[in-house]
Amino acid sequence: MATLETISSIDTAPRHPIRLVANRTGLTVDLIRAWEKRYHVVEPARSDTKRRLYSDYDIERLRLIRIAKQNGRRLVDVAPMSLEALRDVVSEDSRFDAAQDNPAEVYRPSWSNPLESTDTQDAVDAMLFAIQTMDQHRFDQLLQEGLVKQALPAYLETVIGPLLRVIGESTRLGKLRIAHEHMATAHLRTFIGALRFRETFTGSEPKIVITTPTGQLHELGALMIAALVSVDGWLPVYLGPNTPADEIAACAMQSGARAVSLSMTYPADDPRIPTELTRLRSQLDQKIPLFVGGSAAAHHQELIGRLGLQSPSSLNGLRQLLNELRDRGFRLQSA
Amino acid sequence: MATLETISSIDTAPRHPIRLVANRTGLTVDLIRAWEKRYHVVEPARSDTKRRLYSDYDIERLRLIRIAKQNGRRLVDVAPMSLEALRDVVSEDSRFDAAQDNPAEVYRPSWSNPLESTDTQDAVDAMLFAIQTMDQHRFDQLLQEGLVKQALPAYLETVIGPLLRVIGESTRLGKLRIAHEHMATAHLRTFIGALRFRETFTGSEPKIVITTPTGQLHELGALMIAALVSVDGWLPVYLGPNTPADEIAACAMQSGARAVSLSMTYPADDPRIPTELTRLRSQLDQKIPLFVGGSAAAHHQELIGRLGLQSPSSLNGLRQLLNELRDRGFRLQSA
DNA sequence: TTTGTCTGGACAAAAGTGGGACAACATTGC
DNA sequence: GCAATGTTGTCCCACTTTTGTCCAGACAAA
Repeated sequence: MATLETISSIDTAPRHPIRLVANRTGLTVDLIRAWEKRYHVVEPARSDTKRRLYSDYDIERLRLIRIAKQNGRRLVDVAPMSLEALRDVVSEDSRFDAAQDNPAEVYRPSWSNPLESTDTQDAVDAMLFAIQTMDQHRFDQLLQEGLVKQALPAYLETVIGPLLRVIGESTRLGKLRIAHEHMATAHLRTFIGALRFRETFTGSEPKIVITTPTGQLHELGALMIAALVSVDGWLPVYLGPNTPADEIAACAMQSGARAVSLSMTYPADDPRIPTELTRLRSQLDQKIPLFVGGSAAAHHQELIGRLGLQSPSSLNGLRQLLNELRDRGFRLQSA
Repeated sequence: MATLETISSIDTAPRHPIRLVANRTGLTVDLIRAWEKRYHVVEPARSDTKRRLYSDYDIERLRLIRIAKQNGRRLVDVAPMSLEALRDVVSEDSRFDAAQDNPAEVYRPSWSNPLESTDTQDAVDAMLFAIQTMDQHRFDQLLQEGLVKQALPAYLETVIGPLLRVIGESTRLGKLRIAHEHMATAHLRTFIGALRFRETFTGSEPKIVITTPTGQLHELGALMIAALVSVDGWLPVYLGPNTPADEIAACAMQSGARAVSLSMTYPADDPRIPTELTRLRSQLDQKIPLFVGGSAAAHHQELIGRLGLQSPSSLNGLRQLLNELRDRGFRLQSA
């Protein structure tokens, strides 16, 4: 599957006629020429008979400029930008549009190993392809298949995590449309959400409250944790994203939870994070450990240390800590 | 990637056109100018042709002021405030008035009959009790049980719809904590999301794109529709909430959808709604009908009429329209 | 021959600007 | 409780700038 390579390097060899460029970018032929005439948006090479010949690089530029325009940028401003600058601008815009209110945005799971065997790499590629072609059925099929091949924790770590990262990255680079990303995210929300119901619960499992703090709208990380811990004999009390500290504490108290886990990804430097974490730690019984994970956790090392929070660096690390806690709990209970 | 640094210290370099500011803040262009004219809320720099150029700092100010207004502050009061003062005010407000910060806010599914037999009333009550006691397991049990007793469309209309309404209402009145509502919403998201996979698809079903427009963050209504139409032999292409018009159109085109359905609930008067609907209608093939539902649809009657959109008043109405459309399609295909 | 592309220019639509009007609603003073 | 007043979102106008589309005539490709 070529997708992953084409993401990294873009061919600068000129070969595409203007018509094809128009088709691919969604611009009209006239418009492409007008932009060139007025702002030198792209300066394509020419054939020996003066026909314009565009490279993949040019096409990518035009595509990005079109998106930038949709985001409210003026042509005059974006026209002279380099490809890199354009990418930054576009991703910044779509992120901020979303930052205030788009739950289904670029998601970057931090706690998942970078190492990816070719096997799982293939699986991720195949899923990405299904997403690109809007083949929901195929996507679901692949997700289910993978679940058969591996145990849930390994699956989450080696396939779902990397998949989320690739989707986020591809969207940022413009390789996936927002529509594709939305579809994939919505589908994954359903899929991961259902995972924890594969386990049967006796009612005697220790409970763990799982959510994301105020301002953190991406719930897939938290949802993955809910699925993960249910495998290890915990009963997740899942609250969805964006829960205020007070509410988390109240919920932990009412449900008699033994632990609380928060997932934080974006925005990493939300000023509310320190406030919320401090508040939550102080309202929560000292015996209840508070786990913090997700890429944004790295930005708050000092705070995490000071408040005495636990911040495992991988899903596996979290599992181990929880297993210890659970067993310790059993000893205490039976003693 | 420069983004992470630039986020923390807000850039005061002026560069953004007013249109982009409107996109990012959710305010209308007119309103931004009006605020400037009257209260000097922001005083953007100007280009050499007198166009306004806003800095990140300005945008952040406007964003905060918008939130402060939502919280009930008066423009006159917040307009002269510094960024820091604004932040304080906003976080202060959101602490007290928790409903504000909460995306899973008062949800009022419009298309569902107000009539509730005592039977279904009991079911809803039982579920509400499970939510109040944070008994997720029981809640899930009740949801599943109900599904056995009734056909899916009836179940959605008589139980799930009313349940959503009651949850929203109870939260607003303070009878349910936000934590309860979050838990219930997250659970329902998983439950309803999984419903459409109860059907088996042959791949020959006509497709329908289902989502909510930009600014509309509540997806449960849309998700219900996805489940509903899959019963009637449609293949839902579900995009999650908050999808821009362009993306919806692109998706409809790529997937070859025969219809598009949007769900709108809150906020009902988002200024982006008319723009997005108009845009979508014009980008979409005229042969593809565009269905609009949800409580917010009532606020846009005139627009809906003018654009020739379909706005069934109940889930059943939608079903009928879709059935007609599907059958008509079959005749055309076989003819 | 027919279709598509090229250049250069003309034209029109869209979007931005300042100013003001107005209706809906909330607040205040009596 | 009611009228006066203040607040605020939206819309309209006349005008400028920016941007998209169209045309004509020449040439190239299929």
